[in-house]
Amino acid sequence: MINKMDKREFKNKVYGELAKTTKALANPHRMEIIDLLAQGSFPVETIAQYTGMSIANASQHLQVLKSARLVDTTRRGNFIHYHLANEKVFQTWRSLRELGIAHNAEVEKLMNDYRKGYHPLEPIAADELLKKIETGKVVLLDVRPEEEYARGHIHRALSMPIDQISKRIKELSKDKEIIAYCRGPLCVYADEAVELLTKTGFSANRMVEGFPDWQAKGYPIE
Amino acid sequence: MINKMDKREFKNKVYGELAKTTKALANPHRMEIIDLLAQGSFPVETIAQYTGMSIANASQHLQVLKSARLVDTTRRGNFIHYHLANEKVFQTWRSLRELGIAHNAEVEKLMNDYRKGYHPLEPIAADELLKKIETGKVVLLDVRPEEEYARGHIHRALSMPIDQISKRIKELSKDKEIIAYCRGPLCVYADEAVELLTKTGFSANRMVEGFPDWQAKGYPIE
DNA sequence: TACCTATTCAATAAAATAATTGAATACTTG
DNA sequence: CAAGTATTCAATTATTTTATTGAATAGGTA
Repeated sequence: MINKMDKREFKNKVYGELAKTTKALANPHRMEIIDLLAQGSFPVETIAQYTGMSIANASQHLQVLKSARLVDTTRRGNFIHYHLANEKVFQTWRSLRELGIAHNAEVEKLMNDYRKGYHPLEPIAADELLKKIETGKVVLLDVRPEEEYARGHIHRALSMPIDQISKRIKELSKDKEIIAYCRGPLCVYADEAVELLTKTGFSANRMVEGFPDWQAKGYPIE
Repeated sequence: MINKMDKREFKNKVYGELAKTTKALANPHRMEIIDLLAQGSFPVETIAQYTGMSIANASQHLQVLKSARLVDTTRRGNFIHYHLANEKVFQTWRSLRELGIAHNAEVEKLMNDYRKGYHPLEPIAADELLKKIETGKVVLLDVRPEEEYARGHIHRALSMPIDQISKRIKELSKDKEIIAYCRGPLCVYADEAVELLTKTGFSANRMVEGFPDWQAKGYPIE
């Protein structure tokens, strides 16, 4: 029962602080960074390249995320690697992503239109895929960069990074349906893979979600 | 396989749209509004009063939320009532709230300091309370405005709005421990109630969460 | 220790967001 | 249909956020 803070002042401060954390998330570049960091840790240069930003700009956005404690750093040799501060950050990003997709008709339209530029199929959801795997008639293809596959991947998935598929396509059999997956629903590597595969006569489709989502659902990984 | 959109352009647009939705949330006033609307629907004037804003200002913020499709309106007689667009909005708000509390030391400190101005007890969590209820030695007190109690409340809770407690305190028995709850972890009615009750010799504490959180957990309601 | 390179900082200009006020609008109700 | 009232709009100013550039820093490596 010490000195009572004014009620309005208390609320202004609390909601103000909560808004600060949310503001750190509320930027297109920073959202793309969070989405990338859901795969693991990366140095500034990689992040800048992948998101199409200048290094200084990427660094600045990373500082914003860091001071909001959403990401953290680890030094490895000459490089500083950024990674999500913890699981809760990823959960919240998922929540915002789902909310955005559900509430913003424009997002859904963009996703559909873009995908249809590559293949006409409706992507398959993680839980459907899980059932399908049990039938044994599916091959899972992880088309992310090799290094990300190495950090963790779906149980029994084959690694075939998007920029190697055309060369290595003969390794695949046409007897089974191929399901490609990548980083997440906003990642387009899997769509590019599906286009390449169907063009070559394979029966292929993509999974909506990515590896981090699969993992978050508690489905089998390696 | 129609006209392919440029990959970078696609990403800029998608993350841009997602950020728009998030930006609609990323404001102290709007967060407080969302938190209030988690209780049900309210007209602009009530929202303005509760959040300490001018009506015009509140209306403006409500428009922002509405065009992001986070809230929706229903007309009742002369009044336009605002309510959350759906469950997902509340889920996302919870996610952001938890993230903020966990990552922003300032928020936790504010909450602790404020609470200690009223009573020294650590509030009890919903799941602990659920267990305690089974022992039968607890009385639950809903200290929100009567109308909100009427819309829905915890199973067997008594309604005693904060501004009536001092008059009606004799209705309560000192044989049982009293647990007060209100709108949520950032709502302070329950703290005020606990202060009043302990001063009068009752054994009382607050629940951390509020009714909407209790409901979201699937615990028994009426 | 000195160099090298990844990363951050600082300063500026441009763009977006917020609060405030008073006027305008759009319903309902009588 | 008229009147009254809840709500929204519009315009202005203040504040915050963002991109860009080049310089500074800091840590590892030789």
